[in-house]
Parts: sequence; C-alpha cells; structure tokens
Amino acid sequence: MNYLELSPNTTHEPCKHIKIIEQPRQRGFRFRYGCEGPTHGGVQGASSEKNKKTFPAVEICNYTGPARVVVQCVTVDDPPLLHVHSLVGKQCENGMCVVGVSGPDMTVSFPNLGILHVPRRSVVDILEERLVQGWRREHCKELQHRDPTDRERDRLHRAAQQCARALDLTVVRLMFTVYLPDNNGNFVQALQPAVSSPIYDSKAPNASSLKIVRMDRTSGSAAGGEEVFLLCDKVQKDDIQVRFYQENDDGTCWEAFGKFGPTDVHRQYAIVFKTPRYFDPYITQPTSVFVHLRRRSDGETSEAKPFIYFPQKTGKERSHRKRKNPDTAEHDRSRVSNGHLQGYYCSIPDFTYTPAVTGD
DNA sequence: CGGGAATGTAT
DNA sequence: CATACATTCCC
Repeated sequence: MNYLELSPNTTHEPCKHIKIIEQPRQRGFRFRYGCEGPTHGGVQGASSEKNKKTFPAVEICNYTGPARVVVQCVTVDDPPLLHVHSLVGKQCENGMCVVGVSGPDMTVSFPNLGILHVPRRSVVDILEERLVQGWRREHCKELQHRDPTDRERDRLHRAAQQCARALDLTVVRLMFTVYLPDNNGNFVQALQPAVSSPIYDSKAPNASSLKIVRMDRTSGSAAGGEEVFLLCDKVQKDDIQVRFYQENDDGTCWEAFGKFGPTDVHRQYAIVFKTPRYFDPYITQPTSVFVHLRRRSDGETSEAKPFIYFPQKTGKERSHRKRKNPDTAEHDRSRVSNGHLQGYYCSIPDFTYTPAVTGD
C-alpha cells in the first residue's frame, strides 16, 4: 500500500479554511415569526450553560488579516440549499449575518443570530421569487427577453411548489462562508463554506424538549401494574413512551415501558400509565431506578426522575389483607412504610378490621 | 429576553 | 364536535 497517497498535501502550505469552533445548540431554541418582533435573542452555543453562555463561533485557520464572514440559514439536505427562513438580529441584513474581522484574532462569535420563521403560506412565493431571480441571472446576457414568458413562469412556479413540499420548516443549519479580499480589497474570494449541525425549532411539535413536570407517585410495587398520573410538557400521543431503566455497574441496562394507549395521553400534557414489572419481582429491598419520557421518532429523552420499586406484598400479607376491608387497605399500607408506625402490623398479627379503631 | 396563552386553521 | 398544528399576541 502506498502511504503517500493516503496523506497528500503534507508538504504544502496549510490550507486556509473556516472551522466551526462552537456549534449552535440543537434544541431548545424557538424560531420566531415576523409578527413576533426581532427582539427575542439568538441561538446559543452547544456548550452554553446558564451562567456561562456561549454562542456559535468560527475560526479562520491558516490566515491572518482582513476577512468577512457571512452566515446564512441552509437546509439539512446533502448539498445544503438556502433555506426560506432567515437570520435576524444585530449585523443581520437581507436574512444573513455579515461580520468583518481584521486580525490578529481570527475567531468570530455570533451572539445574536435569531431565526425568522417564514409562514407556510409564503414559502412558495419566496421560492418562486428566487427561481425567477436565478432565471434572470442566467439570461441577463440575452437581450431579447428580460422576463420569463408565461410558460417559463409557470414552470418555475411548479418547481417552487415542488421545493416547498420538500422543505422542512422546523429545522435549519447555519452556513458560514468566509470571504478574503482580492488585490483590490474587495471581499470576493470565498473559501469553502462550513455548515453547522442542525438547529431544531423548539416550537415544532415533533422536536419540543421533553419534560416530566410531576408524577402522582414516584414509587411502586416490583410487580408493576400500578397506575401513575404523569404531567408533562407537550408530547405527541403516538410518539411518546415512558421508559423505566436501571444502569448496572457492568454496563448492562434494564429497561421497561409504562403501559398506556394513545387515549391515555390527555391533551398532550398528561399521561396515565401502568408501571411495568421490575425484572426481578422478588426483590427484598427497595430498589432505585429511573423514569424518563422518550420520543420514539428521534430517540430524544427527558431528564430522568427517580422511581423506587418496593418488594411485592408477600403471599402471607396478601391473604391476610384479603380478609380486610379493601377501602382501608391503602391507608394501612402507608402506615407500614411510615417510620414510627413501622411495627403496626407486626405487633398485632391477628388484627381484624374494626371501624372504631382504624377510622380516621 | 424567554415564556405561556390565545387565536386561527386543518383534519 | 374534538384534537392538534400553525400563527399571533402579550406578559
């Protein structure tokens, strides 16, 4: 094998290029409609934290001096296409953000990139306008006709409709292009652009961040089958699951899913499900696991909440309880697990139900 | 800024 | 009518 062919260019001057040193955050940012005004802040960086905010940033490598960086919204398609959404905020104009640098620091941070959400109804018009512009550029030298004929116009219109169908309004990427000055000082020399990872609109139903707000119980029997009311941020009833899991020391992981159907998801904000059985229903000690929400389609998860599995009721306890009034069974059970009343059952083994004693 | 809520539209 | 998504409004 010829190793030289695998590592070309090593003796040449390092190539000038633009590198993304801080990716945009992929989730949690909301695209804004024009009617909402431009003052809602920009996309943060992937490693941003509440007290240490970061923003998308690039570095121009192997070059020091004047340059201009242009940022635009593009699609997630393989050759990226210009998106109908545009950038708004400081230094943004015509839907793009333009920043000049002069060195010696050749890094640029973009703290104010807002993403303008174009209404669906405007998409075709925008795309068609772009196609017409492109058509004009192609035909600008032919003096015969400066405008497309009706038939050509119709063709462009259909093409625009076609593109509109394929265009996902819920996700964009940032494309950074650096322009270096030519001999006359005009910034016309573009280097190969860098394209960021995707940014998903937090308002999109299928991309909103998942969150468990509260549960009516955070523990249950190892036998499972117990009903839990869980309140959550907006979910889609056919694309959501409640996942119980436990990561073991050896790297293996137990998982099981809360049982519910689409109609158990109430108005997108609550889920009523039955707990799954723990893999070992015969545990003798309380066992901690986690619960979180998971979206089937993209595997996204919420933060986890702790959940404790308790040992199943023994056969003895079950038959014992069987003789008791079912209405008071739950009360009795909570007393058992309640510190100072721990010995309640044990000290009165042959206790039988009497309203005068157990009534609260 | 960053959110929730209200309103409009499509199934 | 009910539900969910899209858009707008507003604290």
